[in-house]
Amino acid sequence: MAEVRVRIAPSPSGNLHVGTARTALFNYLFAKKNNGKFVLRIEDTDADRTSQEYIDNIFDSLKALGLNWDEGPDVGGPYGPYTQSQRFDIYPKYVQELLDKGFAYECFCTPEELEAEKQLASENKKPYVYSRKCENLTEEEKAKLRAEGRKPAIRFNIAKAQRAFHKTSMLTFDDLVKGELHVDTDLLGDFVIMKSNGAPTYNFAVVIDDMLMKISHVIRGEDHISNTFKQILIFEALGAEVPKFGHLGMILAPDRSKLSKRHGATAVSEFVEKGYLTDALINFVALLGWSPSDGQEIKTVDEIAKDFRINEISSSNSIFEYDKLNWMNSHYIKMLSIDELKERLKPYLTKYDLTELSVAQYTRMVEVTYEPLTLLSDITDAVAYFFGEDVEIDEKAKETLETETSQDVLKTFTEQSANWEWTEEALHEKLEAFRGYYKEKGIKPKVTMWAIRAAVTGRLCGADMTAILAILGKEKSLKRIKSAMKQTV
RNA sequence: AGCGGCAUCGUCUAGCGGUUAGGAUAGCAGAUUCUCAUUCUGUUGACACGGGUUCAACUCCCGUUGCCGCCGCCA
Repeated sequence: MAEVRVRIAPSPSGNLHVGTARTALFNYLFAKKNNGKFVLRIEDTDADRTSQEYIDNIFDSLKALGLNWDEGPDVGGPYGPYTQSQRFDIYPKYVQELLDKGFAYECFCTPEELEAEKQLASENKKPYVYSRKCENLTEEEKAKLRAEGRKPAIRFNIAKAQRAFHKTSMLTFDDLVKGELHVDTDLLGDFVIMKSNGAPTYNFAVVIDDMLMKISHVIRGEDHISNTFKQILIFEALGAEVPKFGHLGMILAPDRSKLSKRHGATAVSEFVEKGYLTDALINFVALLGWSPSDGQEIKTVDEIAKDFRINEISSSNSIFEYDKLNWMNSHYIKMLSIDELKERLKPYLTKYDLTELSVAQYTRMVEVTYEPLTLLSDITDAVAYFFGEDVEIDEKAKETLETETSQDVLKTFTEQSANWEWTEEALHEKLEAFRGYYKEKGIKPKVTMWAIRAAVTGRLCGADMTAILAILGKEKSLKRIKSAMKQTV
């Protein structure tokens, strides 16, 4: 069997989309599973919409997700270049071949004429198919049109190609994930393969590139199914081997529409900025359409690759819901070591002066705050009270501090704690006794601690109170408590 | 409009003619904890509809409905 070669071919007209990331993942998995090669090709034939910034984003995102490519624009490979705009000189040869074989023809129709055809079709509620009025132009007519200054586009002659290789107008292929797919090619219009400006169109460039790069399996979104029929015909017209195709269901937003900006993040880099771990993101996205045979959903890409069978991918669309992604992200955060956490949390702590804490204090702070995080960025708010001299007191904490009980607790606390040893271990015991003292007076431990918590952190919920006091130190803790007492008197 | 695809708990899915229709997540309830959360335990919840085929259909076939996609000198 020939070598398995798959590719991901993003168009750099935006940052790497999660949908593209999933397509890339399935290609990568398929390559891994079959000891094949994973190729990255940048499809930038439309110069107006592409930018270097997007290309960099695509590279960075793919790398961050761990989807490393064997051949691509940066690493090269035997079938380069891997950037379509650098391949413009190789397409005309194949256009000419099609022209010579009679599978393509020049079309001199103006945009206005084409627009009129479309208009007419929609008025008659008929599907638009190109009229093919340029198919049989004589040399004389062409010369006349050329003399008028008209530059022809090249169209592919579908009927001719179909007739040359198939008995009827029905074209069929066996999709790797969806099974047999067919279409009546008579319903397809002769599409442009080379624009009048000499640039190849997507449908043509893809075929030439896939052919030259010896791509064996094309795995992509199901929005390409109708293109597939056109592309198969070009492969056949060129006498090239037709690759196998596999079409994945789409990823939809919760409202079942296409996942777009208004639903929140769409680019991998946006998810990362929000505090999602790429390991969690890729794991989550793998579960959209694929499911593990052992029921164990938390898996690395390499583990998934071992268990991956393309024909077992679900052929339906799936909805991108944050619930499970969030759960998975918090799960991945918990799997991180404290040392890793300390580093990865730093970007979200820039608004604080980290030098206020010693290394030991910082470590302990991370230890007592990371567990409930859903996003790495949640740390920003979660540790607010560890920094600065004073704290902002929120509404509920304020209410709590205003009670007589709270004021009494704080008063007693300042008196008793004056000679306490201020280590976490010691504080743990002292506080337990302190709670016990109030419990005998009929005050719930919860309420006792709320007073202290409200005074020291300005909130009613947060990390382990003993640890907070220890990290903050005696001086700062008591200062905050005293100020809470003054404010409310 | 036409053509193509898809259809199991809210969501992601397992199931491949005979199952108490399983898991995950979310939800709910309880336990643990100084609080919120975490963690643990329990629990609600689904085969879109109508015809066939068959001793037997979630599973196979047809139709209906719904949803998605495609019909560019965009990719």
